[in-house]
Amino acid sequence: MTSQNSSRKAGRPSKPLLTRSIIVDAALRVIERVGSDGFTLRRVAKELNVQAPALYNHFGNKSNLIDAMRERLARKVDVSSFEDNSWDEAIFPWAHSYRGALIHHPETVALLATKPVRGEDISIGNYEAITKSLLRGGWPEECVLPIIVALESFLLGSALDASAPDDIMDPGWHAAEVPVFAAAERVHRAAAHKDGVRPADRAFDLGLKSMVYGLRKTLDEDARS
Amino acid sequence: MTSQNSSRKAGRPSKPLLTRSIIVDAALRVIERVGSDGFTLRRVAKELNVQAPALYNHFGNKSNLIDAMRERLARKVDVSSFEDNSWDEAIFPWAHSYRGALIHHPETVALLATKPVRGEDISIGNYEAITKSLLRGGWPEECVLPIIVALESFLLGSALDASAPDDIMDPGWHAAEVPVFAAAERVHRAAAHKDGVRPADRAFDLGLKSMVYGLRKTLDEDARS
DNA sequence: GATATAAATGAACGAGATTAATTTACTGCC
DNA sequence: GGCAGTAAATTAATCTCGTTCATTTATATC
Repeated sequence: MTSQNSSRKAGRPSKPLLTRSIIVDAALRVIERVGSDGFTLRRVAKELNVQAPALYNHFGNKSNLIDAMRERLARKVDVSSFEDNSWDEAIFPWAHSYRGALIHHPETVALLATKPVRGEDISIGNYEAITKSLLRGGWPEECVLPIIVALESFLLGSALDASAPDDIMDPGWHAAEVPVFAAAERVHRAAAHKDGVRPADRAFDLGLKSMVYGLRKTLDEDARS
Repeated sequence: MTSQNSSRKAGRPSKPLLTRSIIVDAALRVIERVGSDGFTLRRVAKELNVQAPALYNHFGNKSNLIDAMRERLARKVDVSSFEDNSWDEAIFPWAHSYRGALIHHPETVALLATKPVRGEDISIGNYEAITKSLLRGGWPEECVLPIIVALESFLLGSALDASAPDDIMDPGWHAAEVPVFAAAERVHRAAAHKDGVRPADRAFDLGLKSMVYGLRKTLDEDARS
């Protein structure tokens, strides 16, 4: 608590208090703390000991700020694995880094995931490396985009799932009506707990592994025909 | 325009104007028309020729209304295929019905998809049928939940993707920087157009097929070990 | 050193969710 | 049949949010 409490006179300060980067940092801290519902410009401003309109000197509106937050996270996604590995091996590190970038700030997912991580930002650059790797691996050109989109769909959905509470699938008082499912749910949660991971993680690993297996088989079929 | 313009005196009407069901219908109409950003209680009220606070006689708050909308959509998901088919065949009709329920109101996805389709609603009943089918197919109990969650993650992510514009992956003016990707994107969009389907649909079909292939292989491996 | 510009504050607007108070009508009970 | 209680609407009001406008002060440029 070294920061003085709000009060500052009007007028330009000697040294600027804000930059786009400083604001994005604070915004990510705030949304992580209060969740996507309570994410307001006034709160971001308060985090910075500043009044809300000051943010408008650096971002046109709230949506632009969110875009910058999304871009910040997208920058953490690491596609370097596609450069030294075959596509099916490279997917795993990339996917974990992709999901990890979102999960590191669980509450952001709801806010950020509803718009794809694209546009002006870095991530288009990433697609080039992935595309080349897939082509090298023998995929026909018209399959590249569907694969990327399908994988991203799974990653986004998984990030959403991971931001939900661990017991989201618990049937609760309806357990008696769905006994078989309720038992399976309990086993699953217990197994995850024993492994020291979150239930969502097990689902992610299984889904990702299966998807890559399946893609490999799809590729083999295409090659034979 | 057979509806009279707003004005009505205060006081309980002879016949109730609203029910939960009527409100949910109107809400779905509104969000489809104006999108998830402009989705306000005032607009839903206007759609019903009613004042906004009237809605509070039927729903505790906006979030409860959204829950009811989500439940309405969840009711459209059809799990009957799991009763007469093997799990790997049943997935396809179910998945299409799941995604279709969301896509039918594209604009709802962003609002509804950020929370999983669970809780009080019907869908827990659906899980019982799916669980039984997977167990019948030879899956160990602790795999059932990860499979369901992984599939739902993919479906949710795909629905989000499908609600985005068709050219979302178009690198635009950055095309020169990512030539290989840009070419693949063009081929993909053209191929979809020739088939008369949306690009997102091709990604969905490929991803779903691969996932099922991969699950089958995972199951075979488990069985052998 | 005057002038334009940048970066903050402070006040204010319109719209949103929500609540409280009020009005009117239906329902059950004697 | 009258009366109390409750249900379902309106109206008025509160609080918060995003955003704009005017104002203040400091910096940068010529």
